[in-house]
Amino acid sequence: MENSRLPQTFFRREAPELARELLGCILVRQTPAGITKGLIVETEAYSQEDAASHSYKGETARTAAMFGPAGHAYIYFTYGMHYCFNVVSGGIGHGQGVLIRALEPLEGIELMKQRRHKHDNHELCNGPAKLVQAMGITRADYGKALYKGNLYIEKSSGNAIEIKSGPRIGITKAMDAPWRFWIDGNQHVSR
DNA sequence: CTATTGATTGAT
DNA sequence: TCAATCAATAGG
Repeated sequence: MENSRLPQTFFRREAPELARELLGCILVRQTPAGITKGLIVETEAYSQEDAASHSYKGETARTAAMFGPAGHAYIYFTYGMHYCFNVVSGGIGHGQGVLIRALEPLEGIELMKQRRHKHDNHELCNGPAKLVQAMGITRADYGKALYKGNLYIEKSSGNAIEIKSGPRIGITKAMDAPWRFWIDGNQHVSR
């Protein structure tokens, strides 16, 4: 039985706000091999006016999903070996999204360990390309809607969390923008 | 700290 | 066609 899946309307807001709202929500992946769930503990916002964003120079074949409707998946391949997962935010044509940087594993942990070839819980989802691997997300999920289908997000449990923010990681431009958000004190944040 | 690895992009 | 860049990770 499925808990409350977030509807498309939830994602229709500006990236920094959505990045905050997604903290404490649960990313869910259903596959024939089993279900995996993780609490979202770290995010980063990217917008079109932002020099560090893939959408900064306008829409390209690679970034098309960022300019599409909110609540869909933008997945990019980088460094010749890693995929990362974003949730598209804002309106159609806006070119923005929220990078999911880290999860706290909740369910399907054995499956995550198999996919990651790791046995330490803290090494399963504490980085953007790591959680993609642990959740079994692939290029085939590019552009897919998260408000339907087998990859989706459940609403926050409502537990009180303290949110911190700071500069984003791994970028070489707009390093002053404090658009990385994380749950204070959570042990699964990437660093 | 370094090596890895190849798609994407914009300039020749 | 070519070269630079890259929202990262694993292993010393």
